[in-house]
Amino acid sequence: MTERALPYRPHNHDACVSHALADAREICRQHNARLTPIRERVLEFIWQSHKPLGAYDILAMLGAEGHNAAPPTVYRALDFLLQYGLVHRIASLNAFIGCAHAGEHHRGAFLICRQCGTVLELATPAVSKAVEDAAAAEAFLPEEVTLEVAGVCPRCLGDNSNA
Amino acid sequence: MTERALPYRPHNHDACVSHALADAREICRQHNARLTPIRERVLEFIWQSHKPLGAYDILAMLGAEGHNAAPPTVYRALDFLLQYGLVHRIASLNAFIGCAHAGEHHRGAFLICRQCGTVLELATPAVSKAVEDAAAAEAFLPEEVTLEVAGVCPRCLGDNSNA
DNA sequence: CTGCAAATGTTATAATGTTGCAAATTTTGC
DNA sequence: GCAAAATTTGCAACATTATAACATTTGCAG
Repeated sequence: MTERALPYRPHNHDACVSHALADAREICRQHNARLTPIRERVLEFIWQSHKPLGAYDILAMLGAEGHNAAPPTVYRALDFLLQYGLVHRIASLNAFIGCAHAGEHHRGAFLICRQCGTVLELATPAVSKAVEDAAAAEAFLPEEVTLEVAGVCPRCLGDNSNA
Repeated sequence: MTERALPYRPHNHDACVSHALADAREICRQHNARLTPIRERVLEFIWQSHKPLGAYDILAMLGAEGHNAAPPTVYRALDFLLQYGLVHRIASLNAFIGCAHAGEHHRGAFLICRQCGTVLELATPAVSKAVEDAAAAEAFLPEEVTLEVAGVCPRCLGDNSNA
């Protein structure tokens, strides 16, 4: 799984997408899971930007290219991608974003810019540790952590010409 | 704002509710905000257990006592209660829970039991600090933090007779 | 090629949340 | 007090997000 550029900085985004797709193919191969055309296309849509995409946005994008899909098609593809850790669901936005650390067995934390919509996924051992300690202090067994920080990204803080 | 018992342990829950209501009245008084009958009733419903309540659950409860309300009534009451920090929204459940630290200016973190549904709100300086540090490391300005941990609570871990 | 399992298509519907405007109520300025 | 203004509530319609149920197609193993 290759290292990628920060979404805030200008970067060759096509490379992001192709890395993500290559990683996804590899992960699915390892698990004997089928990255079918629909699933791959949905993943590609999600990776087209660093902004999360709603299920119905994806539905519309499929529709725009002639594939007249219904909601279950999209949700099933998303379920598959979630299952193999290829995308994350952002609960506070009801939207989905490509996983920047696919296959790495991590707890994602997300920095969500309210101005430009860009989401940065962090791998945060320190935060995870703090969360686990807090849970342990209550004798609580944590299974899934939802950690989403809404705020303003450095790019929008700096210049005011937000995308 | 008075200290309260842990939801996991048996406790006089009526006391929880009356404390919460008393605190709410005081907070509203301080802010010149009107805790109208509907708002107070909604808060009371939410505090009837330590399990989060959906907006439409509240709607049904209002209906059950003869108040034939429509969704906006409930959502407006919830918006009000959220605004003054009297309830929290659990994004991963689309549900609402009474704030255990009303008026304390905190970032809530929630331990959500998948078996019994009970939610414990933590005041977690260590976790908040870790989150803020992680955001700062990316030059990100955090404004709102959603931190929800799904898992199994100590009571459900211990005995298997979950409520 | 046949039969099974997985994936997709299709229709309908459930669950959650919002908009916009009218009516009622409360507050405020006089 | 009383009228104007602001806030709150009622109400109807609608928008968005997600799932259920069942039919059909596709991929694959034997």
